[in-house]
Amino acid sequence: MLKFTVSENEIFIPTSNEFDAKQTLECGQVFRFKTTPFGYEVYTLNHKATIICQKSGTKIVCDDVNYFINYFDLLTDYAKIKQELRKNDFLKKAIDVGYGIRILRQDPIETIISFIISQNNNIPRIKKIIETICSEYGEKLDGYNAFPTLEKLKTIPKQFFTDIKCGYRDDYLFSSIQKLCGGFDIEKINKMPSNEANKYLTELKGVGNKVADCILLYGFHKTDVFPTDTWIKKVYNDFYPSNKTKSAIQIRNEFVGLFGDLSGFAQQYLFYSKRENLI
DNA sequence: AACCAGGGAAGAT
DNA sequence: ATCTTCCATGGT
Repeated sequence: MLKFTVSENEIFIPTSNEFDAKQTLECGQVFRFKTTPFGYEVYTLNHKATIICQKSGTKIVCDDVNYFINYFDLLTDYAKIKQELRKNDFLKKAIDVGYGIRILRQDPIETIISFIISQNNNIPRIKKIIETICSEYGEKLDGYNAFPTLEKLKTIPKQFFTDIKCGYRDDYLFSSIQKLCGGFDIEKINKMPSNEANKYLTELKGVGNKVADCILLYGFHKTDVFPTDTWIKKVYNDFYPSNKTKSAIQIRNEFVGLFGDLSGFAQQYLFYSKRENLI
């Protein structure tokens, strides 16, 4: 279990193989952060945290420590999860590479919007688009802008998304926001089994199987899903060389069958280590 | 079934 | 320096 200390405006995590800021922020699950000379600035909904990486440990300076204890999932026992996953031989190396990953508990609406933008897109552009949406429509706070509330998102014209270079996702965003404002019961997702929730999420335009899995894992902390993108496909083909190319959905289901409730964690270790070219 | 939609990073030449 | 590929979904 991760050890950390808390004061009024700071969480201090002594150096540990259960937490690493870089690995956690750069494993593809989150876009609203930037690097600084000392670490990172992280923005989520209407909160901001300054991450200071030191030899002795990581400082998370913020206005609401409880919010970020939850956000960084500090109360979950990752040592236990990793121990269980290590039983799979081909996960060992990936866990050695991404040992300090945590799965962030992000806001559902922010996650839905972010991952509709993320589809068929690259990270610098995704970050820029989300930033622009926040700076134009998010509440102005101390040195940054909040992610817009759903009520505020509803007022954004489709043309705005076109203008800020969302490409053909402009219509996906506009249409999904309208649906989220009426005719879509986001609360229902917590009560649904993941497969059912995945299907339900695809009723939103621009949300397919992969994006739905991302939303479930990052926005609802449903860990029995396995977002399967091009990097995961590469990992799969490395492990199981074959002349048969399997579809993303086949690979996804195979991995979920293998890792069960720990699928989401396994996906993060594999994705990160492959992206870093260390597997 | 196959292809295109808009955009820009990243790899290839 | 310029060309090509890549990316996840929905629609034709």
